[in-house]
Amino acid sequence: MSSKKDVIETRKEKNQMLKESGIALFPNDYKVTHIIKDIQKLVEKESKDISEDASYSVAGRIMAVNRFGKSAFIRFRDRSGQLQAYIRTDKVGDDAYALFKKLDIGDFVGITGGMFQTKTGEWTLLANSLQLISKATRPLPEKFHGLKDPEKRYRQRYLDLIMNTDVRELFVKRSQLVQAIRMFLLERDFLEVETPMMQPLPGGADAKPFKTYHNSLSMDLFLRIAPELYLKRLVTGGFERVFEINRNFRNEGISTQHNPEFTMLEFYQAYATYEDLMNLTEEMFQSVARSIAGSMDFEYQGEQINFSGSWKRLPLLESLEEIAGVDPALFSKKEELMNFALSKRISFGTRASETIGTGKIMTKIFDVLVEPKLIQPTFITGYPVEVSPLSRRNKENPDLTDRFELFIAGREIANGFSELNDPEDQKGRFMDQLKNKEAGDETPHVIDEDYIRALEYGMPPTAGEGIGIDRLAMLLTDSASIRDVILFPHMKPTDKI
RNA sequence: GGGUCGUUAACUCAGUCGGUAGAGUAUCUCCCUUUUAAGGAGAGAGUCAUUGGUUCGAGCCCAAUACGACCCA
Repeated sequence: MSSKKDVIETRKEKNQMLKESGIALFPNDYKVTHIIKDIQKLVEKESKDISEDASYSVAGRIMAVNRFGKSAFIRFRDRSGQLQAYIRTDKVGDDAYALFKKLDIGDFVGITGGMFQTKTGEWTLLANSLQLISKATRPLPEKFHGLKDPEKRYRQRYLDLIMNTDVRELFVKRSQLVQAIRMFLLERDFLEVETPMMQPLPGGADAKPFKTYHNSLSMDLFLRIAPELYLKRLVTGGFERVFEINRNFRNEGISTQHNPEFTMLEFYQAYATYEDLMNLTEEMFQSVARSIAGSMDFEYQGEQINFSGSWKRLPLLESLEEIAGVDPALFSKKEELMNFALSKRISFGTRASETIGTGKIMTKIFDVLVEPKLIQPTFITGYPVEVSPLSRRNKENPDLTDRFELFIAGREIANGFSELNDPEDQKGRFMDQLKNKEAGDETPHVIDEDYIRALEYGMPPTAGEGIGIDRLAMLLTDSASIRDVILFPHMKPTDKI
């Protein structure tokens, strides 16, 4: 080969040569009879079917090659595992061996043969025949160090999945986690539904939406920030137990905890209270941890987390007193509470002093001083009405709501409450929210009148909850960054690759 | 938004005091029928992220930009 050619050029030339000699580079007629795991199971069971004379047809990607003169070992992989194969000229014939010599790591091959044990006892597929199934033009990253550069791993996730089996396993786990949650809810008579991702009015959360435009309707639409208001319409419609696992979109910062699109579980149960949901949440997390992590006890970023038993439930105000050291006498005094916050270097927006109330100040203090300390699963209960526009008021203290948030490893994982089903109260809360909206923000300054109307038809008392699936996946896979549990995390475009 | 760090061969990384670039793997040629990070002999491969500046001379010093990682708000 001549001097100044890169690997890809060399391979393209080789591909051309193969084509000209009548070898299909991308055929689609290879019939697989066994996946690698099937064969490995037979070996484990010491099945008498396992023999050198048997005939298994297995397909996979070549991951490594050790060539000798007239024979070679290769390791190849399918979705179920990795297997070694031994290719010998005297078995496959001169033509097939000549073809084999032209193959590269990364190519897909189909190998038919029986099983034998090497000197070291490794069960190995002895090729009777071998054929090219799909040619790789680009070389895979080096086998020993693999692909490490995080930017490349996220941008070219397919390579990450090929090279890093732990990444592959992580995403299998994530998939199983979603499936376990789905089963948990289905077993409890919940109905899985899908509600609009594109909404004329983005509601159900306090977040900046993405805006888009529908041409033939000539109207703005917003990618949903939450499915909440639609799911509760369904409860009104008679679906007393519903859930949805789907994407939400929030037009905010990107960090190790935030991706612009993220997966949320929301579920609603009529005739239940937020207390029922705390019990249900414990059960759900314990059942999921058992099936995914295999234990109630697992490590997250160096902290030992334990899901077993029933979890601590602590009213927000008590947590402020006990953990943040706020004098309860300040709870009703806005000025003094604000000064306490400022003394802890907690800052608020510029318009804050006019629009903010004690509820918001307390919640902010909680976020900074209490939240990071809640390592073991903890339900914080009794959130101020001011920060809970969709929650039912507490019977004894109407300034607080029947709401909880669940914290694990210093992060919010779930948010649930008894739903506000009084249309008058709801309308008033929406009006208050509207007053406090920042001027010039992109969100429409309109109340979701149809949601109020739905409540006016009567919604049964209901409790609802949202659980961040990405964060749960991070917890159960010990991942430091949300990008590690999202297959294609958002990245800025670049021409670097 | 602010700070710190990173960007050198296809991959993983070195690169001293500023003196025109180096390893392993991969690739190419050859030897090798039980290897497993196989081995042996040889060869080729670089817009040092980009742009500008300082300098006789920049991968290295300075500035800006892009992308990324981490921390902070």
